[in-house]
Amino acid sequence: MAEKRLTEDVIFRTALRLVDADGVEALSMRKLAAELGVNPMSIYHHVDNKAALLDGITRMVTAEVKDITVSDGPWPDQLRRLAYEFRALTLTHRHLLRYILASDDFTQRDGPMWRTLRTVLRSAGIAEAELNQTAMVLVMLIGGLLHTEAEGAEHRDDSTFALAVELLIDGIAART
Amino acid sequence: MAEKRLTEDVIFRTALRLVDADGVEALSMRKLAAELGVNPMSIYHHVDNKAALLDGITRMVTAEVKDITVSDGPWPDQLRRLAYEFRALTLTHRHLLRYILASDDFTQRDGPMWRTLRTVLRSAGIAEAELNQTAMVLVMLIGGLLHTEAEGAEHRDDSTFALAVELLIDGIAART
DNA sequence: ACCTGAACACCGTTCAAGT
DNA sequence: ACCTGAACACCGTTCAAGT
Repeated sequence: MAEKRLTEDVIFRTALRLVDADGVEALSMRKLAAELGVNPMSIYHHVDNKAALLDGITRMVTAEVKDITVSDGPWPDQLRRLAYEFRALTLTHRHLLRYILASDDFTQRDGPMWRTLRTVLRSAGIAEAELNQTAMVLVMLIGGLLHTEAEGAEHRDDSTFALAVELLIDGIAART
Repeated sequence: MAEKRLTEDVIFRTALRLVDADGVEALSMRKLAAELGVNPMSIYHHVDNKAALLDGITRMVTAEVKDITVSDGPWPDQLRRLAYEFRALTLTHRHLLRYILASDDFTQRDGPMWRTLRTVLRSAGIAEAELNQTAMVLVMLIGGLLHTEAEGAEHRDDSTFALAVELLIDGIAART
């Protein structure tokens, strides 16, 4: 299609577009090459293999989350904000959620998202010793719910998500 | 390997064993046939295709959950019981969780698991109108957490799961 | 340095032919 | 009725050869 010079950037962006549209399952190196108007093997000159390709587009997406900040205000509002921000991200890249949850940014606990989350939980009154584990639990619960939501299109429902967030906020409030 | 007559049952059981060991990704019709000591095409005489095969082994597993009952006692104990039972199931069939969560038994709301869950939530004091949605939220949250746990081997941790369950119980208690 | 065609080892699945 | 070999249309990836 585009007859420009092949770069890692255009490869990643095209791959992300294909994945967002039809899922990781439907992405093949050969289809991606066809979409780029290029020989399938040319891609290997810029990307090691398919795993590296998926890794690259996952990194592109998680980079967007890096600068999530929460405004001042009561901690439930802040937590709600984080949850809805997370959901917005997963709705535009729903087929990639599996990889996002498994990526370093989410497993490693020293990223910017974790720092903000810990700050919010601290102001909610969670004890310093339980901070990390509570943050982990919240990410796994919300991330997991979003994954189930993303997988089966039939149970994507705003009010169900809202109830989940409020239930978690109540749970946090009860533990302090 | 086994030189007996080929049946749907032995196909499903062998496939489940392979999936539990190496994951759905690693299962192929041809490998399954080799494991059965049979021509790859013989399988198609008993199973429509790979999708039907996965559907079949998922049904085998969800059938085990059908007769989950909770003994009398305080609702938090009952809810804890359900959660830990669910977790035990996913630990032995962790590669199948994606399919379990997407299966009819979990999306349809009239299965035996949903009935027990609703009973427990009713005795917790949840209003009749919110019963279905609260049950859905709990299954999605816990199922999702288990999925994240199953996917990345590194964050499988008993005390993290325990904290998640207690947090949800507190959340339910606060909403009544 | 970048691209490419042919080739290899895999897939799922169909179909005509065997017993 | 059950099984099978050959074949088709796909994969990811390697490698030698081209510009």
